[in-house]
Amino acid sequence: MKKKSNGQYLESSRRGEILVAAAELFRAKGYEATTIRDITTAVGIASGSTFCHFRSKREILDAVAIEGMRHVLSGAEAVVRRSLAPEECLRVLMRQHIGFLHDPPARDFVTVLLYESRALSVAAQKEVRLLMTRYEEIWKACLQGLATVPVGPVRESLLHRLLFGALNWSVHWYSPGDDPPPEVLAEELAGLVLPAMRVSAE
Amino acid sequence: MKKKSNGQYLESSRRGEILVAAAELFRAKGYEATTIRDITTAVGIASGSTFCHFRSKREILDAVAIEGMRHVLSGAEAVVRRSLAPEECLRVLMRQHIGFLHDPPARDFVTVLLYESRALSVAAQKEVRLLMTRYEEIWKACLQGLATVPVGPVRESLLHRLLFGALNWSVHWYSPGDDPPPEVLAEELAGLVLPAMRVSAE
DNA sequence: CCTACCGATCGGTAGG
DNA sequence: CCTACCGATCGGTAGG
Repeated sequence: MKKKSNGQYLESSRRGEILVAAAELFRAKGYEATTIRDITTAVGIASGSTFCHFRSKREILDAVAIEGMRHVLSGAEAVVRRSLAPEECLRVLMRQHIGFLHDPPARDFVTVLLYESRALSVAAQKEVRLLMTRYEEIWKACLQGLATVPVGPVRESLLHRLLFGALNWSVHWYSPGDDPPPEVLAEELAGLVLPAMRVSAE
Repeated sequence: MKKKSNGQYLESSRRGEILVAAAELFRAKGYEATTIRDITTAVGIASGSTFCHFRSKREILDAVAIEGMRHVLSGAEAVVRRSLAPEECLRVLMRQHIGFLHDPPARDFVTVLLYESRALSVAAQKEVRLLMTRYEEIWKACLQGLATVPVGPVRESLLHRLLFGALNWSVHWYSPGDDPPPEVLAEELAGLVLPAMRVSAE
């Protein structure tokens, strides 16, 4: 479940309801193709009422993306606190990342964050990038711990980007019915990466 | 260079000029955020003149995406004709795929194809999917040839999707100045996949 | 291929 | 939070 930092569910406030409806629509139709009227119809209020809670349509997008990125980062930070062995850490991070992409309601926020970042305000882009860097650092540390010989900085920053890509692309093809469950997906990617790390360590 | 099937350059016809300008704008701003007037200003004609060549804005998008997918497929088919050894085949396919994503002017067409497919007409979606399947078959055959024991159908169709993701995601971060050249990118991903294939074959 | 134009719809506002 | 509304801009058309 998605929470705000104050511990209340997003759905419990009108502002939160708008965010949840907007995230779902932005994911399904795209930011530009979604109108204020689409969102307010879903929530059940008049279109003008949007601007009691947000100054502009873009401000809704900014809030959705930042909320999504905070959710992702706090999940990864919880993994770090468990102090897992590197292999287990990577598996858990991957498993969780797939969940961020596919489990509602978080997936709406995260998918919008990934695929509409171009439309964010400059300030929101900066904020998201800041949180994203912290998320990436967690992955990098995990991958460093995995190699028995140190991995060069170029190769390291390339590796986590390739992994992110492999996972993030799944939003374009993954269907929960036909495709293997998240655990299998994570295991498959782990099976690809772990042998390669062992080879590079020889 | 991008060619039409009749051998003429796209830029040599007014219709082609519109396609090239539209592809560049769709890639940079997104389909919905790009206006007919953006496109015609870039080409240097009046906005109404668009409809001498296309019935609607969507028809431009359809043409851009199909042109992009045809370019990708014909490139891969040329690789197949070279009858390379599986390892070399994979490296060449990856190297070429990165080129499709990053070398102008093809990258505009291909990126739009990847990230605006939601906005395509139903007919164009079908056409693109048909060509895409043929492209995927080429990758699958190459990957099958790579394994010394047969790879299961689930694992096989997962593997090529993970590879596509790793490559396609690069449009979100790759910068030709700062990041390693396409050859290194392809080599890095090959270094990830090839050891895993060997392990799975043991 | 251009000029001139149009109906629809958009994000956003004023006043209550 | 609603009603009533507006200026701007959009994709697309008619006629030449």
